Amino acid sequence: MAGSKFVKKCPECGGINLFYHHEKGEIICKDCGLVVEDKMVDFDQEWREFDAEAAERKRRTGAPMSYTQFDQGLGTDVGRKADLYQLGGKNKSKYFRLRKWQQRISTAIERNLKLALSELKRVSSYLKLPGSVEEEASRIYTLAVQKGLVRGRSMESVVAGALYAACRRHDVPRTLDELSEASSIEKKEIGRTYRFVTRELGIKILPSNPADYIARFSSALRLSPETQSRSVEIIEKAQEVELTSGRGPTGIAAASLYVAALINGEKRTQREVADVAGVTEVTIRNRYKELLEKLKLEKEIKKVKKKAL
DNA sequence: AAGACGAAAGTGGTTGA
DNA sequence: TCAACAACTTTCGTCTT
Repeated sequence: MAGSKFVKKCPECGGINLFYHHEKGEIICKDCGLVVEDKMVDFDQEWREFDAEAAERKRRTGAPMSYTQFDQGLGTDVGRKADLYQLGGKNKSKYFRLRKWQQRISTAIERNLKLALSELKRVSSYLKLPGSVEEEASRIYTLAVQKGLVRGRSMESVVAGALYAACRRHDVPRTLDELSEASSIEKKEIGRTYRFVTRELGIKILPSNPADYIARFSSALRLSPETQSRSVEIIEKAQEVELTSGRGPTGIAAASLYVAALINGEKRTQREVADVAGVTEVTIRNRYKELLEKLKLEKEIKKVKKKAL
């Protein structure tokens, strides 16, 4: 049954010039070069589970073994050619049998997972993410594959989404911009898949705390530890006055860092802070204005100004 | 001349009828 | 499903240092 059905259109470019590559076991679109689908992975079901009945059916059936077996990307390979020299005739045929098996089992899913996890590793090390986050992200990605959530979107974007989610869960947030730069996937796309994947997998993620960004931003701006802790204080105060809910955490982090730097006489321009935080000057100004109004920081700033004279 | 400020119009996502 | 809405951005002109 697997492979009995071919997709008719390339989901990427809509082209119909699809052909089946036997050795690779992949369907490839001649128009855009996209690997469209593997013959072993044919759900003729919508990837979204709109309807609960369909979802039930799918779940009861359970995922094929091959989905779960290869999760860590560490599956053992039956040896390569070099090993052959040491094998006698009997063993040789055994070797070929095993290899054939392996090739059967090695659907593109496994290949995909291996590829995906190595991509994940690459991005994660580029961003210097801790191992725990990387692991979490791998887990999320694997789950996503098992649920068939990758269908219709690129592997890379799902990897990026999984990483973003993992970062959030471990309170080491990276901005979408950073993820975007590391993975060369558009910000929008990452956000989309991130939302989709977390929703489908029922992963709950708390809104990230602006204070979690401070350390990174402040070191990027070469600000003193005093300024850093001052800005965390400001954020805490702001949270008490409910200035933070509904606002983008990066904007708040940026503004508080800007104010803190101002007060501690380490002034940075709005542009500098804005660039580091990945927001615009306008956003900083808005948050900044609110901070001054609600937290009566004017005095402190005036003090600094007097000193400067 | 550079930085800060703010108004106005546009974007993408959420929410509620 | 669609329109209103909030947050944020882009762009641009003006004021301040």
